[in-house]
Amino acid sequence: MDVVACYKALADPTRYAIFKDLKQKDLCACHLLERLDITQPTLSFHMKKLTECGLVLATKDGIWTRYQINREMVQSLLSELEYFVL
Amino acid sequence: MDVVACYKALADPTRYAIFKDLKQKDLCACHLLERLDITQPTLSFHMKKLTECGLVLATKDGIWTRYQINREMVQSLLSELEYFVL
DNA sequence: TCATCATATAGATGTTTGTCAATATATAAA
DNA sequence: TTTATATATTGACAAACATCTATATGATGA
Repeated sequence: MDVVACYKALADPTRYAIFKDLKQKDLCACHLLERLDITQPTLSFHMKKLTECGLVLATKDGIWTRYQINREMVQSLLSELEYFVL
Repeated sequence: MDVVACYKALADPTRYAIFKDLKQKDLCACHLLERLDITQPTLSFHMKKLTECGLVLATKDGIWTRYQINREMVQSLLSELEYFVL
């Protein structure tokens, strides 16, 4: 687990907004795109950052890709962060 | 509280190392400098990022500045992150 | 097989970031 | 008041980043 990569992934307003959207509901790229004021390649770029660090999981479902928060990875990040308040 | 600014502050290897050093013990800039392979102005730049978002507190003590983790702010960040595993 | 739809990649570009050397500021001691 | 020490600021610069347009890839359906 690359902690710094996780923080980097969350350290952008657009990606943090995506992350919050995914908290409500798993979404495919096309639905995420509807909610954001960016182009499709830009979304693809951001989703790569979010999935590569493991905070978001992508599952191909026929023609589209469903994205969901990886709660296990969030939990790992939480544990790392909790260490600092002990 | 600016969540994205907090993540940005932790999203750099040097700053994350500083943050971990501060977890062990409050330190002044000169002592932090000894542990890192960067120049003094670069450290100053990083400490600004860490203090401006509120994750680190700086207290002037005569000639030197003591830095310490702001556990309250870390707790706020934790709460924000915990939301995603609910 | 061809057309269509969803997503990814490539290449270009302006902006932000991390770094340094040089310099400024502020405090303490001589 | 000078000198020394700790930290901050400035200006320059290369690397990384976020964004776009154009194009490629891959899956579905006609």
